[in-house]
Amino acid sequence: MSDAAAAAEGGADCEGLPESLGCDLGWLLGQVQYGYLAASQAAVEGLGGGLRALYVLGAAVGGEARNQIEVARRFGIDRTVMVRLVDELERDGLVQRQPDPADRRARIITATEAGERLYAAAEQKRRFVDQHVLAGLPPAQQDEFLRLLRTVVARLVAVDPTHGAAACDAARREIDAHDPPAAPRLGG
Amino acid sequence: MSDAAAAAEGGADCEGLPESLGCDLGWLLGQVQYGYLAASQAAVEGLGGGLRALYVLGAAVGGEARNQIEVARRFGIDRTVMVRLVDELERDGLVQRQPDPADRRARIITATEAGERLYAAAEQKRRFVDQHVLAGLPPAQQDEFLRLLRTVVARLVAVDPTHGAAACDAARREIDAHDPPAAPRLGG
DNA sequence: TATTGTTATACTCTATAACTATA
DNA sequence: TATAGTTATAGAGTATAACAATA
Repeated sequence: MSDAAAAAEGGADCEGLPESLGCDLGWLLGQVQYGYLAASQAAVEGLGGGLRALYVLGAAVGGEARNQIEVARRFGIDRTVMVRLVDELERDGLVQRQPDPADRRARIITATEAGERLYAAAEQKRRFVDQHVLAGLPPAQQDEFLRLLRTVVARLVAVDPTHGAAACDAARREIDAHDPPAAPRLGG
Repeated sequence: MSDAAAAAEGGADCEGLPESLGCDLGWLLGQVQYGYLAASQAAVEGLGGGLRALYVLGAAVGGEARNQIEVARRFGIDRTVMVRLVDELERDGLVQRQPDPADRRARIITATEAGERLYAAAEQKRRFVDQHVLAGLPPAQQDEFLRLLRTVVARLVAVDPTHGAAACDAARREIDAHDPPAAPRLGG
């Protein structure tokens, strides 16, 4: 077992955290995620589709939304959900759908002026949400945390870009490699 | 803007990550969380309720499940969901419900022998999942990452133990403090 | 034949309300 | 009156299947 695994399991410094949870990676990740999402509500107020709508709007503002399915794949959104997301953004006057002359199946999503304004404002708010989430660390350690986080994510994305079955399989291989035949089964 | 916020927004080292996303704290957190959950499927195979069932089972094994609602609150599970979770664990022969003699409304949840075996095995698998998620970092940096993560979470939990509206309000206060009246509104 | 966008539908998960029994 | 546990029900969110238009 690595030092990190031992630390995650055992008795490191978990001040202020529930004893049996404070060193559980899954619980820690869940807490940060939950805290971030809860705080983000303040940044996406009035935006029907929540954070994901903001992602789509951002792609439109950046001129990177050449068709819906590309944007959907990028953010891990189901294509049928994407339709409703864009429907709502369009109904609220934040984006427009335009047929792509080069491929008449596709719809180019462009941001309206109102969409650009809302996006700029929401992004600014979101930076304060980031500060809120990271406020427990001094600035230098915030940078270090983000650097390590990016490295972790880069490796996860490299292993399984789609976060599909490959992530599960990779973990299963690691488990099987260390945990020979004796895996107890339900009802065994 | 803090250095960290600038780094999260701007041009730091995002090797191997989508350009406009690799420095987005929300996206990064989502990716780690998603990768962790996907990998965890291998560790909770055959456990109906997934990771949360493992949490509950762990409380039972540790003798910390004196009643259902206490366990539910601890893990942020709705009490009606908790009932079905314990139902399933009991049906699979992993835990038992026993009336508490001291408070006949409460049910003490105890792990069966099979439950203890399954828990031990699943926890061991879960440590390999942790290794899988953190594999992008050398051991020393894994420790550092976990240390920083714990600090971040400790602060979030201190601000809002229940991860309810308080997290949203705290972010909204920070936003309002920096972002005077000019918040553009939908349809404005 | 494959792909984009769309709709309708089914399914899963979660939250709400109401009830029983205890305190 | 309040709380632990339970059930039934409604709701949100998501995925599945089928379709039209285009490549």
